[in-house]
Amino acid sequence: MDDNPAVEAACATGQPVIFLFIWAPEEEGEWSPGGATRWWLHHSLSRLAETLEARGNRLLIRRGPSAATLDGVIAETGASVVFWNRRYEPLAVARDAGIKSGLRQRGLRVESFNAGLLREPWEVATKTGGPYQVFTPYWRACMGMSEPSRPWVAPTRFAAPHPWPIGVEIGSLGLLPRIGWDEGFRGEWTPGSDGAVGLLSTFVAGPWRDYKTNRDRPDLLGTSRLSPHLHFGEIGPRQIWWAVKERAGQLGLAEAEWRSSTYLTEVGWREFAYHLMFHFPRTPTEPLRDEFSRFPWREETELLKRWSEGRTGVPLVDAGMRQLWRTGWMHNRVRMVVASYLVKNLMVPWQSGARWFWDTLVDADLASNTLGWQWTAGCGADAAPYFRVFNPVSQGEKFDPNGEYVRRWVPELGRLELPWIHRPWEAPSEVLRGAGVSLGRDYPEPLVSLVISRERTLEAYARMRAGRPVEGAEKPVIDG
DNA sequence: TTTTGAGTTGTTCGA
DNA sequence: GTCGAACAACTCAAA
Repeated sequence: MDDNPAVEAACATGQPVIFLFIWAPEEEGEWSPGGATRWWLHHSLSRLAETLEARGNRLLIRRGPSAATLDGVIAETGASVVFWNRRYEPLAVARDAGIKSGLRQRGLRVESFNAGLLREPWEVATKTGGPYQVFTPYWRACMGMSEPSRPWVAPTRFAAPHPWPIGVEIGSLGLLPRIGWDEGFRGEWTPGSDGAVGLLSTFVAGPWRDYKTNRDRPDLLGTSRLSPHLHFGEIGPRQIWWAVKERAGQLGLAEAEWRSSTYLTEVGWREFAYHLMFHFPRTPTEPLRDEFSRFPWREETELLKRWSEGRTGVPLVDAGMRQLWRTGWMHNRVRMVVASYLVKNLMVPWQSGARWFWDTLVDADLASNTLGWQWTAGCGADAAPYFRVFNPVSQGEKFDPNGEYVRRWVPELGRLELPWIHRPWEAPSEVLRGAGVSLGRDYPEPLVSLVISRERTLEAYARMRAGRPVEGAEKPVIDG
């Protein structure tokens, strides 16, 4: 609710304000919201409606094509001013530009605003005027610009229209899943601005100081978990910036110290993701580096299925995939591990993983999801070097040192001790028996050998870079 | 135009 | 067990 420039501008007109939400998922093309984000949206809209009612107004919900639906509301109410906060997905940019110019031609006052980013994607440019493709100079350039403005605080009353336009009920949008898949979401999340503000203040009061080390620990609560709130605009990066700044002031930290803190740098990566999506709009589906279109990906639905269901036989990977399915979220460190495993051990196209994430993450965000997957596959801007293949066993031993994360999400391994918790296939048979685990019955044998599949991928990358033709028949998938 | 320095997140191998 | 080097050039950004 706070730090919302469109609402701020609307209030400044002194006129009654109509808060309009238009549901038009077909306009998002192949990126219409997935199941988990629909769940979030339902609850986010409900909270927003409650908040507006408490402040003397309402949330008007309509469905149908955006332009025509908006025209309808304008005709019914006689509105002469239209404000919104910008979106940056390629289709949304094109649509909103069309709506803006159409309304302006008809004499309406139309403005769009930046609510979601510290910097607009087109504001940041290299000396030659082009977009950045490397994070560090990009972020340095951002930090050299003026400080983000202080967040606006919304009033406790909004002037209401008379009469009220008629809308549809939130429930009629059909956003909630038909099967009870979202049970695990409820205890985990509080969609809405209040939940976001609460998370932010808890985070800066405590975990923020140890973020640099604890952020990599999926067994701890070391991150802010604000990503879904940010995606839905329930809170914005300017609020984060100022919350960090205020906390740093309390602690007496030097300006340079908090500005370069790892947490704000992560906010910077989110900014960079939007910068890239805006300037390279094909990248949600296509590799930025086009030599990667020659890579011998395996379009194997069985491998993808086993990965999606968390049945690869690699504990850290399976734990992550099950956390995702149950809670709509996965720890960032584990996202990198499962993505690396899918792309570099199973050789399944990164786009397939991106689509599964799109459907199951409550924070599914086209810019961040695209950057993350292209980074892992090595085909994006400033991507991981091709030879960097995560080893899910060493990652587990390093970042889930007690195996608690794995045991929480893979309960059939609950009685397995270190070090076998991260590599059950190497455990002596009496250890497995003692833990009540029979590989292949209670928990899968590994889908592939980590060593062999790694070598196979490195060879494929080497061939691709050399521009050599890709062999048609590959070795069998199930090996080792 | 050319040159130069630098570049999120790792793993493996051998001393 | 620990440490440094190799992995592979390549592209970007700026001087």
